[in-house]
Amino acid sequence: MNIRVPPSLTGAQVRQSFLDFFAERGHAIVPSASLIPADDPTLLFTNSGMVQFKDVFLNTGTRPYRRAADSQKSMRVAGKHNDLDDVGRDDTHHTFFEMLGNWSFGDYYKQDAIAWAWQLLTGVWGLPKDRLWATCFRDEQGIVPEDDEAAQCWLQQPGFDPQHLLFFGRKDNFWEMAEVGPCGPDSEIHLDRGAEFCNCAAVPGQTCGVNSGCARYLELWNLVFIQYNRHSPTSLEPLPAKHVDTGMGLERIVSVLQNVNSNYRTDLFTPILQRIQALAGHSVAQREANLTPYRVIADHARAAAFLIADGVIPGNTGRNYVCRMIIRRAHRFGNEIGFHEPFLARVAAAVIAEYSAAYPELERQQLAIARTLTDEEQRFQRTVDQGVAQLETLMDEMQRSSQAQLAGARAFDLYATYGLPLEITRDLLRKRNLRVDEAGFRAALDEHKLVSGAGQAMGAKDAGTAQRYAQLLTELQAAALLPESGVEHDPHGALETTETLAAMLVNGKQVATAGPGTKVEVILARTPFYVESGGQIADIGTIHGPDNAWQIRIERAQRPVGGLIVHTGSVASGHPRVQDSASVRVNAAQRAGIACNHTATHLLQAHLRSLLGGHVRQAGSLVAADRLRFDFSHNGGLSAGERAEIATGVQRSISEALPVSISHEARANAIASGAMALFGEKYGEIVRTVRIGSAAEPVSLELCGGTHVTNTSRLGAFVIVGEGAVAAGVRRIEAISGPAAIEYLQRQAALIEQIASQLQVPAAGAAQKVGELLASHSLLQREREELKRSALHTQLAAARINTQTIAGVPFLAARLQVEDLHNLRDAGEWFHAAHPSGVAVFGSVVDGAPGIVVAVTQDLVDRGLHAGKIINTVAEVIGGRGGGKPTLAQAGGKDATRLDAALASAAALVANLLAP
RNA sequence: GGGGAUGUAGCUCAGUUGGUAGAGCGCCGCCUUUGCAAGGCGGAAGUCAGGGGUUCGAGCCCCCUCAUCUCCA
Repeated sequence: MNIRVPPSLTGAQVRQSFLDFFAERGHAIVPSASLIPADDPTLLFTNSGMVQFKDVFLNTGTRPYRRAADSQKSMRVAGKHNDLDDVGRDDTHHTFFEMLGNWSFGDYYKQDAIAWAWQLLTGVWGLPKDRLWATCFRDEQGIVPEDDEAAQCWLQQPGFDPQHLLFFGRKDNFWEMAEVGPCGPDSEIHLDRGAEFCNCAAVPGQTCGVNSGCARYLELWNLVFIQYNRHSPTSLEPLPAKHVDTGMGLERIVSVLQNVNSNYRTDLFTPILQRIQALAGHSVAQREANLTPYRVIADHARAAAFLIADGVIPGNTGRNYVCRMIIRRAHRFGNEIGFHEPFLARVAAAVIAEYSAAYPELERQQLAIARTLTDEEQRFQRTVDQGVAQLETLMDEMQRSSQAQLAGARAFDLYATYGLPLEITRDLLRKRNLRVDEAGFRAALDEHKLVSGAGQAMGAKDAGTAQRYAQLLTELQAAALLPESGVEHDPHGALETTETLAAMLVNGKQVATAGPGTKVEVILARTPFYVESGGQIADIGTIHGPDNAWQIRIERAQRPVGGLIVHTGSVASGHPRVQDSASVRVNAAQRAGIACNHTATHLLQAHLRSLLGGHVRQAGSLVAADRLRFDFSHNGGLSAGERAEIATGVQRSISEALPVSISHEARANAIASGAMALFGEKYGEIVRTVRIGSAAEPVSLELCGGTHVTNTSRLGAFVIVGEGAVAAGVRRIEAISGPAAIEYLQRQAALIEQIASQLQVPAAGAAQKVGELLASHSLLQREREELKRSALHTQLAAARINTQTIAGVPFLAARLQVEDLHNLRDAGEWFHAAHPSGVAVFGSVVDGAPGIVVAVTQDLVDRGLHAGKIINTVAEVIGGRGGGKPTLAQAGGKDATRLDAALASAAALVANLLAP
């Protein structure tokens, strides 16, 4: 059957027509948020359209619009319905996908949402009305009211078949954000694609229908109606402002509209598949014969390109790890169809070409994408090579001992420790007619998961704390202690203001007053304190009462939830009281240092990019008053020359006294004019830009909410104090600027002066002088060693007069003067040089402790002597123990006064041992 | 956050139940050769990642830290 649709609607057109449709209905068209969730440390990736609006639903944030539509970049890699391992094996699973959505924030509700969905699907896109089904919520537990409202809306749609209205329970048709919080019923739209799409003919007794799991019935669109706030499993409270949150997977709707049976046969994917085919030099038949590798590579190359564009670098933790796994999996499947060199960058080029119109960040980051992919593929190749070498030795052993099966635990060890994927292990074994115990491998993997998972999952933040602050915010707003929009925040205005102490917390509990020494959290209706953000640390400062009656020293300012700012500090004197008038003062010196370092950070990034290339991107940053730390993506260390060039570049920008100007403009304009945006940072519609240099050709242009100096000349100096690696592909530069840098330079100069004066040379000659001293030092040391050795030789020569002959064997026991017991061993060797057959027992006292060495030549060892045994008997005399090889043994003891006695005892012992 | 592996000369790596730190490549010098490639002889080069402990004695055993690789979440 063919679903009749307007011909040749491309994927891009579907996306655009969705946005146009809702724009015509008064929706703000919002750009996709980053794949890195801005304010949600519990979430690895943005996995649906609602992530960027979560704060609106939680009532901790607002937007200048009440209805919006977007196409949201989303990633799902691990979860109930999606496993990385499934992606590419069928036609529907993806890692990266696009989610179309329209939103109402307390504006329109079910009536409009359902009517528009119906109009778009049937009117604009021409889907047949008799093939569409709708589901609504009916609580199987009979507790939450049935969603009659939505059901009635459906029945009113022109041409909607009342028989196609179905009810489902909590699993399918009730949406909850978490255990508590906003929730509500949802309504899904399903499409019956026709009997030929059925994939459960083989399942006995199967009745195909909506939610039956049959591919014939496709869920197209989910309309969520947020109308309750859940306080507990049993308590549900209606929300005053009801919201609409809808989601429709772009790949799926395009596959329907282009009437193909696979997402990979839509034009969202065909250009990528064709690129792979061209690179592989395959025919169409070869491509069709290798569908799984093609789908894996296409999906993963697309996902990786988007991830990298959003600033995710392959690594070994968190989202970085996911990025790596995706790249490596794609590369591995590439090997299967004949790619042996890095090739993903060229596949990604097709992704960039196809998607840049909708997602311009891809084009902006194309250098970074290509370079990151290729680097990671090369790294993977090295890892595999090392793992294969390990496997080769294992296989040799197996063949020597005629083993046909590699233990699962060994295969897992190769995987977990050396990163060699099971598939490669399996293939190499097969080439030698061997196999691997895959069940054993999986058992070991499960075991490993258990052991690893025992630790606390990364990034799991205490949700309870956020909840408590949200509660506090609501209370303070209700009591009119804080404005409706939350704490007013102006870190760019005056550093001193007068406020009223709105609330105070001690140990998380509200208090009316607090005494000296108490650690408190202070809340004001307005604050000039900069809140820790974008790497810039929070301000410090003071808050004090009228006539200095009390004083609180503030160490930090944080935003635990949107709308609330908490100043953390301790009471320095007096008894501050809630409702007291308060003078708020930000520490100006600290702020000035921060401003220097923040402007310096922007300059540093600009010069890094211009010297090293566009792939350099911020991967982390710390701006403090006394230093700055800048992490960025770059492979390989910086040469001394590069380091110097960057430092002089920044210094030049300082000398040029460039103006630093702040302006506010529409986000789209700012990005279009090339402003650097920080990844994972959330920006409003109007963004603040920091421009260094002229308006036409700025040295640096970044979106940034931080504090800066007004002119680069204020920095005075800039010094790189450290450079190193923080992770594979990420470098870190530590630097200082402003007064701290000048002070640093002066200290360095003073230090050099001091060194030069100690060396009694001019500063310029210090380095050469040190070189000379080092050379002469090592010469002296060598000479000293020589002297020691010759002194020892002399001692030994003198001692050798006392050499006895015991049972025909030369024997010498002597006390020598050495600085290190090791020298006694040298003496032993010299003795042997003079007596190719003989026994030497040398003793000495070093640092008050006696030590003995016994040396026996090999021929005497053959006759039954053993230096280790001799020495243990001898060492008893000095209260010690020892041991060693048959030819050489060493012992230490405690009683230095008995050393001579010990040496004297050796002769009798050896005589005894040599006696027949 | 947790599990595993690795860290020894400039590079790649050996190093036995704990007993005087090694090889290959590279480097320097000399020899051989018309020259090159190569060969011969000799030489320099080490905080055995760092710190602590056990021991008469630690590259090796134990604890901690750091770095790199890797897997799981």
